Amino acid sequence: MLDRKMIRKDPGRVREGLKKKGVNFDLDAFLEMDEEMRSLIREGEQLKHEKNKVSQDVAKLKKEGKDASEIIERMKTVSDRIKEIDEQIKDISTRLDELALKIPNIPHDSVPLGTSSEENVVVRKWGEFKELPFEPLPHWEIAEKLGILDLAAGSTLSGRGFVVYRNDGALLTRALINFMLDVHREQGYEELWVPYVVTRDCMIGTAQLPKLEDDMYHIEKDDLFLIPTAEVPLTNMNRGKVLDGEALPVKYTAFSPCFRREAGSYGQDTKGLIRIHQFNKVEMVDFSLPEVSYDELETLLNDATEVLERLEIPYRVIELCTGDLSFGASKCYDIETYAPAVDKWLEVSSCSNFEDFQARRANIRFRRKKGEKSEFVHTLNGSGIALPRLIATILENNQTPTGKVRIPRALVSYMGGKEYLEA
RNA sequence: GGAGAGGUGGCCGAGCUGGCUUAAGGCAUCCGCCUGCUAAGCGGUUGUGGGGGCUAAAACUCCCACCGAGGGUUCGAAUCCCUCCCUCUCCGCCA
Repeated sequence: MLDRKMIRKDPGRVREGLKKKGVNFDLDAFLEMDEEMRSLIREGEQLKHEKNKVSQDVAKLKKEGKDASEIIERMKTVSDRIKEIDEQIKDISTRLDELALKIPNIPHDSVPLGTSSEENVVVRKWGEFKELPFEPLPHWEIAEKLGILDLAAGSTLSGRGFVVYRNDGALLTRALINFMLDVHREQGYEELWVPYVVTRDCMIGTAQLPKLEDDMYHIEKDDLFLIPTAEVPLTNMNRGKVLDGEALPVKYTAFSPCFRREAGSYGQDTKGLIRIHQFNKVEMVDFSLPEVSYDELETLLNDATEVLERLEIPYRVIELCTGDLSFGASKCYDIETYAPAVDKWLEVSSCSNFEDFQARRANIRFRRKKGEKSEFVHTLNGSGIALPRLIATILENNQTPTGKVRIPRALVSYMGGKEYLEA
């Protein structure tokens, strides 16, 4: 959510942001409604002021045993008018709030201009993918051969897009989660274990709602949502709180499964682990002082890439252009690894700065010093790292001609000393 | 799920037979005074959101709203009525 006063004062900036993100929004209608509401507020408050004054007079008169019926009669119409105005304000304010939730965050000035992912910029590369001296198998074939993935069982249990990991596949998942959480603890994140269903307010707070409702699994009976990422519970941990400025940055990490309906992507990436409805991910969230949040974004990005480097997995970092930025983000880096058999770069992490956009929605503040005014924090988050695509990369890049898969050295101790996945 | 108790300002806690409460009192906070220093004592200060005025912007100032949330009764609601939410205690069910 953007600052209402800022929108009023500097609509040009908002308009430019909308244009950069390629979002259609009738800002003029919004501003008109806003003006209408404020004029109603002015009128209503004037009448309330009168009401308050006269009420005291009535009390005085009654106390003195005098008659106040004339004033009372007159105030009846004033009260009715107040009620009328309040109703109008409420109506217009609800509509205004709904609209305000649909205004996207403004991209940071440093973000490259562009209208689609075509114009994203590669900012960094690490390591090199060695070309395999044989025709690589796609990860789902390797996995089925090794008996570590059971796609059929997944669809029997839950339908297409759900998978079952078996044996060393399950162990590999567990190992990766433990490894990543250990890395992030070292980096100074507090590890949390969070609920996987959250309230509507949480989803609005981190800006998944209202825009992405169709993409979310919704439990109607309780109006709860399955989380699409641990970002939601982690960021909402501090919803409605005023944090101690001296304690910032506050950093959390957690593992969670992530649930996404992937509405509108039917037919894409249907095979293997690339796009599934429930996947595992370790997430990092950072509550930062506004003036250093872009430094924190770089730190967060490095905290994510460190996981890949320790696993000896080459990657590249993409800076998203304005048109490819998500609704709430001001700036965002994607981290991608390459899978040779599917011949695709796979997004395994996304690290974003939301500035105060989520903080306003979720009302997360901080105070620099006692007695000072509270300000909104900046929130950032990044995956560190999403598992299925990482597993796909490991399987496809580390496969051997004999059908085995080499386990990254850093993971061996987490795999009970095992150095290879083999049938 | 059932029964009971309760939700008041940063915290504790009165008010709850509707109008001298524009929320008492205490603690804490910050400022000042006072004592070699500290403690104690004395005086003052202290929230959030919104609208307007003055500003380059603030400071400042005026006003409105906020006693869990939402509705209702009334000229007037923390106080009366209804609905919902949450917390605590007990019971039931359950890994």
